[in-house]
Amino acid sequence: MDERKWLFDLLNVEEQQLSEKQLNILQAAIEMFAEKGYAATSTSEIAKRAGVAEGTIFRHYKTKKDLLLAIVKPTLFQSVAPFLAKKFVKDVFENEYEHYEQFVRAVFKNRYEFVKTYLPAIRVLWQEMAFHSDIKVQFQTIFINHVYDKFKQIVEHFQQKGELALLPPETIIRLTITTIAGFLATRFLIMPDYPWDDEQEMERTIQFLMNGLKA
Amino acid sequence: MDERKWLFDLLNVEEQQLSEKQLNILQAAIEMFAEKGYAATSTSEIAKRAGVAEGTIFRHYKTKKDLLLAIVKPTLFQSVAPFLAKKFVKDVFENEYEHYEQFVRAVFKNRYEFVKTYLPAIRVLWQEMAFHSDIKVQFQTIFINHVYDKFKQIVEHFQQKGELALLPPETIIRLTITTIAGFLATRFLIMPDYPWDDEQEMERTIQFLMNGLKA
Amino acid sequence: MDERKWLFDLLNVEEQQLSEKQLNILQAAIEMFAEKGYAATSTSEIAKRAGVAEGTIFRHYKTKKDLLLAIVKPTLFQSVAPFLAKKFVKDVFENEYEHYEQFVRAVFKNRYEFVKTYLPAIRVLWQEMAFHSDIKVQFQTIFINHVYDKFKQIVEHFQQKGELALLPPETIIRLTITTIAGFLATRFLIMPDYPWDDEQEMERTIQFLMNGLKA
Amino acid sequence: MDERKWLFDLLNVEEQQLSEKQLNILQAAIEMFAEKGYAATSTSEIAKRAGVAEGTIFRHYKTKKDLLLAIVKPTLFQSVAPFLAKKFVKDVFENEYEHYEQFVRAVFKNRYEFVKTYLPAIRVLWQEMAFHSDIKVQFQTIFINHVYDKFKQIVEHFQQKGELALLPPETIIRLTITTIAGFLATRFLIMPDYPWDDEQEMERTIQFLMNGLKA
DNA sequence: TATGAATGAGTTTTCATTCAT
DNA sequence: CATGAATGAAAACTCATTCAT
Repeated sequence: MDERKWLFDLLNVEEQQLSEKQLNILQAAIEMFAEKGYAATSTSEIAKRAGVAEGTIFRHYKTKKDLLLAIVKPTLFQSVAPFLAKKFVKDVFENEYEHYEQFVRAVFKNRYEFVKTYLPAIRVLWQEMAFHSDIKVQFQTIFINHVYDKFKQIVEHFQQKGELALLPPETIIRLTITTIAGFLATRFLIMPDYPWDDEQEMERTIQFLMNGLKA
Repeated sequence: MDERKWLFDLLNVEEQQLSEKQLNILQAAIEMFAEKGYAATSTSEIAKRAGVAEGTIFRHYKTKKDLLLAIVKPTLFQSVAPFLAKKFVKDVFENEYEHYEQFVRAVFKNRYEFVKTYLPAIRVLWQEMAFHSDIKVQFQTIFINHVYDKFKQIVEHFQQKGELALLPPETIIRLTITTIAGFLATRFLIMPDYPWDDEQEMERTIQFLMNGLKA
Repeated sequence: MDERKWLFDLLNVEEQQLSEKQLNILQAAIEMFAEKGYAATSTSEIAKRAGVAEGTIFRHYKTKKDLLLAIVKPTLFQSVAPFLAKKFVKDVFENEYEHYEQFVRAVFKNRYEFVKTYLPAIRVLWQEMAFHSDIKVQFQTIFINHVYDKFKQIVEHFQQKGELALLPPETIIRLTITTIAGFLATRFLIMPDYPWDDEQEMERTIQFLMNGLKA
Repeated sequence: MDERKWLFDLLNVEEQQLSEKQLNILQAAIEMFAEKGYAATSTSEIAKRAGVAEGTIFRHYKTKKDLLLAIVKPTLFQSVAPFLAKKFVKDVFENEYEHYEQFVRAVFKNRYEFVKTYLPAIRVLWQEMAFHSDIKVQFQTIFINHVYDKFKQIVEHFQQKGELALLPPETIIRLTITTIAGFLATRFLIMPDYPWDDEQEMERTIQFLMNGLKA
């Protein structure tokens, strides 16, 4: 099951920890939830696509909602993964990234790969967050505790270096994320069939962002 | 039912055209679809919230999907409404808007009010577009036929005037929309409870956009 | 539906209050719960026997347990009905019943008819009381509040008249009920097929009881 | 497993004949069947409470019903055990019991201890007898073949001695059993929490019975 | 036109039983 | 012997839709 490396990476588990059937179930669920939405997907459809009996799903996940969470929680963590790394901020301060642009480039590239790799799971996370307040709350908690604070330090660091406009850090963070996420959403969700030149369009997006934010 | 003016505006109908019960049904459906999603909302719940019998819904809308479309279609049209106006491009060319910034300001303000007014219906449109390809196709068709062409003319107009960077128009359109939509999404969907100073944050957003796009 | 008078009497409702289908459901449920027990009876079986769709059951009774309670609660009240009557004790004290034997005879006859008429519903009540503590608690509450107190007054009344042994009233009550219930259980539950001469056996049972309890 | 002597006694086996796991299964099954009823208890619950794997139950008992019978059959035999003893009737006739009262006292005491010791198993027997006609038939067969005949001889013996009223022996048997069973049911099933003085109440019950039955 | 009882196909979930390890 | 993953049939329950009133 080499071509399933992405699933192990997403779930952050070793190969031995999940049986073949469990993987089939998870993959089928991710695909169908992404396509039709959680509420519109029946467990019998998932079982059929996964090639298991319906009862098998409920042996591994007590309820359908548990199955959703088994997909959504890892995806949620991976969504903000770079910021969860201990050494991340240190990298910025100790001149790993000399300019905000380098930092943005690194994040952008990293998240581009992330979205490209895990697109269906990410769709599920974003779509269902709108309907399940427990997921939304978890996301907000993680964002505030692990992303926002670090991001703010970085922004203030580059503001002091005179690289960034003296806007409130929240605004700079919002514009940065919005610009990157805007590209990724357009590229992968809204117009995935458009003949994108990813390199060039990302370059343009970064230029736009840096011009927009420079002091 | 004065406080229901928004519904008439959204649906683009006169007061007499819809009975009280129909309005109740539509409003209940918008609210519940926005909160729980179309698939997770039962017609009996809608009937209860609307204060009508279950059968009454099906007297007005042959199927549940028809009820969704009765909400989604007008919302879809209103979403791109400014660009549907005949005189819209003429306004730009005949110096109604002397600068791209004025144009952006006008669109931004207009869409801000739109989102603020029709938020639940817009949620429904965006959430369900992901699951119903027919809605997505309609949206793309309208966008390409009525928004993209006009927007492109405008962008090229201001590029020729030397106001905008010589990026591909598609890129400028994307960055403009992304920046505006990014604010509105953050403001109304992702962090509606944050203590926003809308005026100021929109001003900052416009400055960012203009700096990012200037020649 | 004349032959369904017993159901109306048991439920203590008028004919118009329950639809034909509801009656079918209740009757089918009583019969099947009595035969196979609540837990071993499926709602689909009940639906089939009642000649309705399975969904119809759940339109009238939100859960299977609700259906059980719709049977059990009225039966529980009818079980202690004589003692719930306001004038019951007065009848005894004002020489309606001159002797304890007359009182016992009246109760015995009354309960005999009751069990004979509502046997299946009574089976359900007694069988399920063992498994559903909520039902058991209700029964005990009603017994203590409405039966025990009145019964005690009556016993003490006849003890003072010198008719009854000076045992603790609880003991006399227990022996009286046990003797009557013992006959009814043997007659209707344990050996319903034995060729009983009900009149004579009840007479003997009363003689036994009076001899056993006399001062 | 000394405190499990009761189980060996009930099942009438030696310690070596049953493995630890089998005992766990039987005990768990008795407890749960008594609490929730056979039909409402799942084999997985039993396995969990017994601390064994689900499959292990089915290794020892081919079906769930077999497990029930493994509990119910020994209990059924123990229920009528005194009458199964060969020398039982002889004891009575050869003046082991000079009076019916002595006989009743012996039976009463013996069955009191029996119910006290095996209460949960007895609950299971009585509850499920109502739903499984095969169990009921077995019980009736044993009762008629082994209990009734002997009991009748004894009753007639004491009638001839002039100790007992000249009622039909069946009636005397019924009243005797009903009176004893009525006490035990009230004492252990219906009002187990009442502050019983067992000695005294049993004494009163015997006095009542003897008075009721005396010639 | 509005109602709401009735439907039956479909949903999630449970469970006794099997079987490869 | 013991295990526990897997099964599929059946359970309780839901729901969009119909139709007689």
